[in-house]
Amino acid sequence: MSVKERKDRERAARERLIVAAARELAEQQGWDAVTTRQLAERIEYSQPVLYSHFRGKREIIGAVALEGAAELAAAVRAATAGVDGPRERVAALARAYLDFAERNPAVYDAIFQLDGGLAYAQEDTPEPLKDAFAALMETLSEVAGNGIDPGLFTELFWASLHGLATLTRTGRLLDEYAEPRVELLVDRLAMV
Amino acid sequence: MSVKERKDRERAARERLIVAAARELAEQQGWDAVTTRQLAERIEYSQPVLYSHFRGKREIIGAVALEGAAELAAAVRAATAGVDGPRERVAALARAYLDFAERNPAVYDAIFQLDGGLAYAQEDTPEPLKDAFAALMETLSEVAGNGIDPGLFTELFWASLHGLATLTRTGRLLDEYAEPRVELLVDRLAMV
DNA sequence: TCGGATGTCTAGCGGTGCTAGGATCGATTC
DNA sequence: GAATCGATCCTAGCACCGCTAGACATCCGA
Repeated sequence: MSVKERKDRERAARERLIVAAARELAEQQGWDAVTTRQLAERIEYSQPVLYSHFRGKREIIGAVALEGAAELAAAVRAATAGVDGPRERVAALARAYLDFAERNPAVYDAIFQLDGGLAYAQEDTPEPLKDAFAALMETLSEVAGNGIDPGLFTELFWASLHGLATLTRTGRLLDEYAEPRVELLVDRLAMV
Repeated sequence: MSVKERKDRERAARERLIVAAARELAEQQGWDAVTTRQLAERIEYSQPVLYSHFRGKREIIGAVALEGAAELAAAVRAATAGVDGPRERVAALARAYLDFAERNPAVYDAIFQLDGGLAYAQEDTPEPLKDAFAALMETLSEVAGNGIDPGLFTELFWASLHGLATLTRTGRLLDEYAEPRVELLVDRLAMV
């Protein structure tokens, strides 16, 4: 059985290699440049190999999305962990979220813009996605306010962050307002 | 010169036909289905004709976006026109905006998600885009609050609406929270 | 050592956005 | 009214895309 185990290990390693290559290529040249041919060349295999790991390009995007969601959750938790006071925690969360989106635009797109064939807001939603939402809710439910469902509040706050992230990155908002926008968002939405 | 004028008229009519066909096809089957071949068949011309009107597919998307932005501005103004009280006006604006996004998903994407080769938040931003932002600001600047730049406030409110619109449509938010989300957004952001 | 399964590659399908070059049509001129 | 000439449009094709069938090699277990 040791042979099979070794092969499984090698397969898993190659799968990680594919996801890493897709992510790197997407961040470097955008998702349009992530073609099966480019990807195959980067991992030094032929294109059909990709299809022995994933059903198609969509699933590769989905894999990058799951990896990214886990990182986003970790980033949010790390940013809010040592912060005193609910208001400051929320502000730290907002900055960490927007910072992640800015530093990893392609990954952010994979999670929230592109079709990775993943289910959202359902029972069969993959764990990393649920956990990323949970990471937001941990800090945000403190400031939802009286009688407001924490899930509802988190959805709204998240949507605002998402709007800021996407509109900022596509150049649809003024750069100089970036920081005041976050301040205003936190001041108005969070009940401290 | 009458001949030239007639030809110009015919050209303009055909250009409108192309934009209308692109929009209709996008709403019916999504932007992926809007290929130059499909488009050419719908307008009953060959593909190269498209390129005598637009530099490429991107510019066709841009044309749909401009048309849509004008409609969005009109929809927002119409929805807020006869409403009494700033709070109710803002709520009407929010609902009108989200309603437009839901009813015209492909057009909304053309304006705010896809690359139509348009400039945003700059001097050379096309008039319809500036005007759509102006339409939002007309109602929103009333409730920006003391000492808050109306432009800044409008950007934030708009970003929140945009986040709600996009996340809702891609199934990333719970449907049953749709109305309370709007209520909460207006209650928290608008200073009445 | 050999048979067979497993894995990988080459080649190719139908599609995409876009363009070069020739044919055709129609307005203008004699 | 006929000829010319320019504008207009189409056919055909480029390089690329995601994806797959089938040949081939390679390595494992008997």
